Amino acid sequence: MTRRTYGQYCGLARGLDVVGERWTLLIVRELMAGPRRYSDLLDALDGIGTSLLASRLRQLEDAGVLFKRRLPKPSASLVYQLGDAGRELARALVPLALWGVRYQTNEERQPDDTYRAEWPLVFIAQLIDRDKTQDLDYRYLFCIGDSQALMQVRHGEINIFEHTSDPDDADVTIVTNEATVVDISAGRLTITEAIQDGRIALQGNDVAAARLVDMLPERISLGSVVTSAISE
Amino acid sequence: MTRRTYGQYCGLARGLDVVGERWTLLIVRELMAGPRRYSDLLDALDGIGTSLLASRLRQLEDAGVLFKRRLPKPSASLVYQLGDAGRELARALVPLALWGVRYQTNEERQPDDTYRAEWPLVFIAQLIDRDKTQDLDYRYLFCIGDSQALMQVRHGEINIFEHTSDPDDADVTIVTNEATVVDISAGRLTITEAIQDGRIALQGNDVAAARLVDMLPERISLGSVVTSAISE
DNA sequence: CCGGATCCGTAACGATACTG
DNA sequence: CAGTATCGTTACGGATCCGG
Repeated sequence: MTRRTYGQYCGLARGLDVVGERWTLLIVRELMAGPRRYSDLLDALDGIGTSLLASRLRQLEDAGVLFKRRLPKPSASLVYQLGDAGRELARALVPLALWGVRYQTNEERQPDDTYRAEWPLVFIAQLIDRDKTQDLDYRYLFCIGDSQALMQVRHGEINIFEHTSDPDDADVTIVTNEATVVDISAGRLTITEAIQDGRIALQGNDVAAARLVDMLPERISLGSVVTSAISE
Repeated sequence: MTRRTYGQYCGLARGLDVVGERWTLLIVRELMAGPRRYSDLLDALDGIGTSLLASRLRQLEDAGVLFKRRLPKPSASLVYQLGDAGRELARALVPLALWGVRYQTNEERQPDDTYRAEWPLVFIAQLIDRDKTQDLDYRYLFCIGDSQALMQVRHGEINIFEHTSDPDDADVTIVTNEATVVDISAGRLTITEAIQDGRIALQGNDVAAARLVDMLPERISLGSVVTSAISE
């Protein structure tokens, strides 16, 4: 009857009571890209049951992680959006996602694994220096293997869209592949190196492209993201 | 029969495939304090089934998060210990644990919730500046409410023990309560303020006590732990 | 006593069907 | 589009048992 909890007065245990069940953190990951509808989530999270998604969304709303909102007039659709607690959780998830990158080797990649360019992008977007994006308004189209996603950087706000409808009004197109993104996320490769090696190709507005490289950290790694690193 | 995975080529999803199941991260938390025996874990993780613990330990060993080791002669007991991947995971868990602290309010604390001084200490220990502990060899006894734990800081290595057997050979005794630790972990209170307000009492070697305050961050908060904070 | 394995009832999840 | 209802399957929890 009652929800299963660990019954421990501990920050980690309490956090896991809230977001530790199956699918919950992946729902949060989806919302890190921006507000999403119920059917968007159902589509992105292949294998989740529709009733389980509804149940998880209710739990997350009760916990104050997200809230439900109706979009302004023309669309008027119902979307789920991260609140303050949800955005803080998003930041806390970056180290965990970077840790998990170690298990993203090509060998253990199953042939039927799904891939979306939005997935690495939402974590990389968390690493963008917001101070450098206050005066910007650019749209970056990322083509990672077969998947595309559009990252819109506007006045310090970042949204990521699945690239479907809109025409090619992106300022810069970034063409690369999954393995390169994994190598960069694992800290084995810098963005500059990847560009020099031709593993990333940039096309379009040169100024916008330069700003993109500038707003991202030179090298990504767990050690650089979480402070107070253990020396040894 | 095959293990349930998300089937997504994403760092977070892959990470959760490895450590996302029930109890797994709490096992890792226990090992953050130092090597532990099977029965120690069973005792600390109230409610876990004995077969589930064995299964989780096998999964974590297969994933390279921990390894099994037999202690040197006199004791000769079998212990589980974090490996490199496990220690990196430990660092990645700190932000998540600090996020979860927001749900540690006194109102929602159930009367039968268990508490162990080791739980907050393992995360706080991760925030200790290792550069400042290289030349140290001190033992700190933390009394948090009814629970005690001993933190041994030796040449940059930190181990945390349940305070049971050994006599009071601690260099410093720190007396405080659960609420104070939560307030500090949530960033609502600095350690200095807590000492001044009498919410933390320090007894023993004054030099060792001063070094303890010095090796800890002045204020703890998610924002200070994860870099590239979103400004707004 | 330590480190599990086995068994079984219950809770959680997954897939499909159905509804306002 | 945004869910609820139902039902078979898997995972978990508690107890018992077993070998070193």
